[in-house]
Amino acid sequence: MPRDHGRSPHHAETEETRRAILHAARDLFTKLGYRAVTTRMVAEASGVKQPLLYYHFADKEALYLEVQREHTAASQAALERIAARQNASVPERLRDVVHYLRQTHQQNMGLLFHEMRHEMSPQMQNALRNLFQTRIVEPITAIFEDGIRSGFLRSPAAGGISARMGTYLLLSSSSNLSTMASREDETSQSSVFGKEREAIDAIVHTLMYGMVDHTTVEPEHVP
Amino acid sequence: MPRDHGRSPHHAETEETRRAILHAARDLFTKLGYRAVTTRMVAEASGVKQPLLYYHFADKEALYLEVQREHTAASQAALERIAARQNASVPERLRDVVHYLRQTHQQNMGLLFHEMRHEMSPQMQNALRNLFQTRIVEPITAIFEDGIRSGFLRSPAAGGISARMGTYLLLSSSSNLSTMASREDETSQSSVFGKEREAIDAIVHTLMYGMVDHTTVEPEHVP
DNA sequence: CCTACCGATCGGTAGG
DNA sequence: CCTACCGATCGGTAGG
Repeated sequence: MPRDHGRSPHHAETEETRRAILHAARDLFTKLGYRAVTTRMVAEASGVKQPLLYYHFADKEALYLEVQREHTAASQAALERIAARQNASVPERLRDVVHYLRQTHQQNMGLLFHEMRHEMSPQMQNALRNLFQTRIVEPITAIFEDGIRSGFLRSPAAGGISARMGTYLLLSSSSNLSTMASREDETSQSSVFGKEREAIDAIVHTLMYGMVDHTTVEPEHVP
Repeated sequence: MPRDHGRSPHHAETEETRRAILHAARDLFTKLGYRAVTTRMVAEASGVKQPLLYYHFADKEALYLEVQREHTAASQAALERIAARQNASVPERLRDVVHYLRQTHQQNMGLLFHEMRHEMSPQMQNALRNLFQTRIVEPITAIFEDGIRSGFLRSPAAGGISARMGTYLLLSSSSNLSTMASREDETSQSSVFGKEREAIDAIVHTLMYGMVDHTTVEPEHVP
């Protein structure tokens, strides 16, 4: 029986196993990153023997790519729905974007980029870059572009930053959010969930309005 | 001859070798992270055989800790000097902070935190957390506190964010800067150096004044 | 400061 | 879908 790497699921059981592997792999990869996850960890978490992974997927990179394909496809659908809500304000949509990404175990951006550059084959790098760019970055960038077009956000020509840079600032800030939130107050009694919502609101609000107190000093418009 | 792990350098040559190992290790760790650097890579880059590392350092973690001790000590000195420049404005000092961290191969924050949580022993985690907190975070936080005290920045009580959260936003934003800057314009003719300065200015400016266009719409003070 | 080497673990394959 | 196993590489040690 030749290896078809899951392209033609003849048995429903075979496809079920493939789904189990993908599900376990997704949880592990998003929590631990690419390098730290071993094929044996994925096998154990999905209840199969390790060599079976190579019946369903060509190698570890192919498994990772398939995980990312499914993950980013779901994210794209959700992010485009949020971006299209023209009745909601720009900050409201951005807050929902961050909240969605957090809910769905968004990956550590710094770790993701590092591994793309240092642990993956060139083809893999390109494939992942494209997925991330078209399915995550672009839907979010559309929200910032809305804001610039409507005059709510400063245009780059008027000393503002580009919609894409806004997206990267939002993603960078929110990707280390759990680290920040856990340090934010050591004497917390409130739930982690509540703290996280507050932190998301604070990040979006800061990105929109900045930290400067306009009630005391007039903003110095440094270009 | 007992292993003293470099605590009592009897020969000048021995100490020189130790310095070479630390220098090579620092370059590799900051570029590739803890896990991806092998003891054999450090040995080759410093011109010694791999087992010699274990004469100067107890193990890989001890070597990493010593690298971080020296690295953060130098950073602390520089950051405190910048923070103390009361004649410079808050945004000017923050810009110099980011510029300094970039110059001295600042590490990828997302990668650093991930490895602290998942690749290090508990003792190591605590040691690194303390170094990072007291030598990097606190000097930068002092600048934000200056800004809040002087009324330039909104206080947390007035709907602003804490000085520490400002620090984490600054560090998160600047730590993925090279990734952002490289995507920012694909048709660039200008030098990478110039692009990076512009990106740093844009990050600090956004953190201070936000992306909202105050000349068109009055800022909606959402708490 | 080196040669020689260890046990563990990795991604992946053979063969059924 | 499994058992059995591979070559490579890892952090670390023995012994001089």
